[in-house]
Amino acid sequence: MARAAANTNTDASGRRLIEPTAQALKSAKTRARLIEATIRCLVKFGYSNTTTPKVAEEAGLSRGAMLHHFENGRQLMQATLIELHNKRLRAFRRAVGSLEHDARTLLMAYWSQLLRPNFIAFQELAMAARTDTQLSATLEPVQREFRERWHDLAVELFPEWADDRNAFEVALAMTQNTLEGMAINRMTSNVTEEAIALVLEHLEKQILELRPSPRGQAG
Amino acid sequence: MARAAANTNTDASGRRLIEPTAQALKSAKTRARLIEATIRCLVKFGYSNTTTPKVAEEAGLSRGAMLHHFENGRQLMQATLIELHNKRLRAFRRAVGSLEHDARTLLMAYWSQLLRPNFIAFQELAMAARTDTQLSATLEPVQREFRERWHDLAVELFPEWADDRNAFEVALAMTQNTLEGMAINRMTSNVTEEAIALVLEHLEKQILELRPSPRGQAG
DNA sequence: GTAATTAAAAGCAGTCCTGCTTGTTTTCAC
DNA sequence: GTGAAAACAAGCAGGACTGCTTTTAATTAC
Repeated sequence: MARAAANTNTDASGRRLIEPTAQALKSAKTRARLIEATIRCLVKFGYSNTTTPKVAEEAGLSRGAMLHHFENGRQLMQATLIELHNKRLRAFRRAVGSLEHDARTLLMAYWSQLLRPNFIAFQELAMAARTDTQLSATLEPVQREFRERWHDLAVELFPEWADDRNAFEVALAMTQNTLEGMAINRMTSNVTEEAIALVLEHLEKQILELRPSPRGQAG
Repeated sequence: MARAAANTNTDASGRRLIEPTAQALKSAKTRARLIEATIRCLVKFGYSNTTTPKVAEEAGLSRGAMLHHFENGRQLMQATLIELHNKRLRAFRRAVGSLEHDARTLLMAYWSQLLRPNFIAFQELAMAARTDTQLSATLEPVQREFRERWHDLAVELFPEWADDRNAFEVALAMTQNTLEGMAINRMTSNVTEEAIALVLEHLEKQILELRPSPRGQAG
């Protein structure tokens, strides 16, 4: 399945040692198209109504082509989960790397990620994983890695916080749980933008208060 | 469907004016059994794997009996959603009515509700409602009413807060979003009990700080 | 150029779910 | 007690999804 997209033959002639092979490129592209189609289906129809024929149609491919790339629906979902995870990590790095390193910016960077369709798709899969051993086995390391990266990122941005470990952990946990809870509530019920703004504002204030000594970059 | 469980005949003899009719009682009992079975299925299998045959089996009834009480699977889910809502309201009243009226108690009362299986079932339905117009139409007034009751309850317990409307709204929104977010994270990923305790503790502190003048019952 | 490998399409069988319809038992009204 | 209605049981047809197998087309290697 995780086939290396390269041609490792003919090391004697040395002409095409690691050749991406037009076919391998095409294959990877089709794979990506299927995963993107799965994400769109998860957002549009929800997990329970996302079926392999729908995904194939959304991708503009035959069901046979799909089964060529993913042996079954489960593998497609697992690959989609991994891809969503990677997207999330990339988006984070991108958002944080190019901005001011204050609490407000980090908070808004996190929040803006939760407004994207990708988060909806991720949440659909996360909920499904609760009662699906296979999906759960894929989700678990993903969640763990994200938590670690999120932790590392915060340490990187606010190194002076490493001292007060307790306050640091509280700030991280509060932020993650509150923002994600609000994002989920927002997509399952009607939450006013006003209420969201109030919570974001208050959350920022709390983070600032939890910081040991805001020297220099207090929002 | 919502048949009145009473016999309003024979007002002359006056013997059985409002008789619950053994059949009506039996019917209501079977209905309740089906709804309870649905909740258990939602917890065990998740929404996408909860099917009408499974519910019927879980309830120990034939599929025909089930279709006699609920014309189709959708009606069963809608009725289950309403019932979960009522359970939640009842549990709240019960928990709050008999306890101390301080921030910690209210917080823990809310949190303990989120640990129950009923919340899992509710969340499964709420997620499904995102892409299901029918379920969404049922969920919307339910969410609205809960928000109102939760608001009223808080006003009742902390009347002095009615003055500082802004702080009040922030405290309510923070509490609801953080607790529910943590509950969902807890069921879809591995959240340590330690992290939960930290957040609960901090949340309580914040609520106390948001109160205008904590006269008497500061935790 | 030819054989082999891979991508993609399409058809097929099996399974399960849904909603309906028919049949049986119990309960209620007179 | 008798007829009507409700509760319950069970079978049936249609549809959809899943996974597999067979075919066709394209690409690569020799």
